[in-house]
Amino acid sequence: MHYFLLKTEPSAYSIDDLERDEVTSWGGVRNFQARNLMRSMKEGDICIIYHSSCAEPAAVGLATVVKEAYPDPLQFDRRSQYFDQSSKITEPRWDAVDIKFAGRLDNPVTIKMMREDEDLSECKLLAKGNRLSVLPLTHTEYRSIRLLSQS
DNA sequence: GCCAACGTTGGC
DNA sequence: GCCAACGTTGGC
Repeated sequence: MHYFLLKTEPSAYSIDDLERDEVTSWGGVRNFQARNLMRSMKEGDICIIYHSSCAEPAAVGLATVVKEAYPDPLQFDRRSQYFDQSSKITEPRWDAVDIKFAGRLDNPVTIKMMREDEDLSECKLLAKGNRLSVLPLTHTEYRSIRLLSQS
């Protein structure tokens, strides 16, 4: 069992959207490091959904991986903002996974709360200059975020 | 809106 | 393979 954090801009796709859709294709990730992390995801792995670039950046919900990495269809869709001209059908560059809504956190866990928590001091989300939209969490980090959401 | 940090591109 | 230029991310 592995844990991940997935960033999303709520103005583009929020936890409300995920709750409504229940299952969604998590695509549009255009960073090799993030892609490689997605390729490592296994069915049943747990993801924390995080709202970024918004009024209150925070972890807000949970999801589970229900389908492992497959070629992201958006890379071949000319009308999509995620279209990638240099990606070939025979050799796709980008992957998506399917995730399923698994609940909201009792309370949002803001980035400020996370910065104040010692157990999260090594969390990649908080690292200087971090820009990864998919990042791994240790079990301890996952548990700490869950605990913070209950306070 | 600012700006630091980072990844990618492309000329050489 | 280097590195400057550029675009993007994302907290503040």
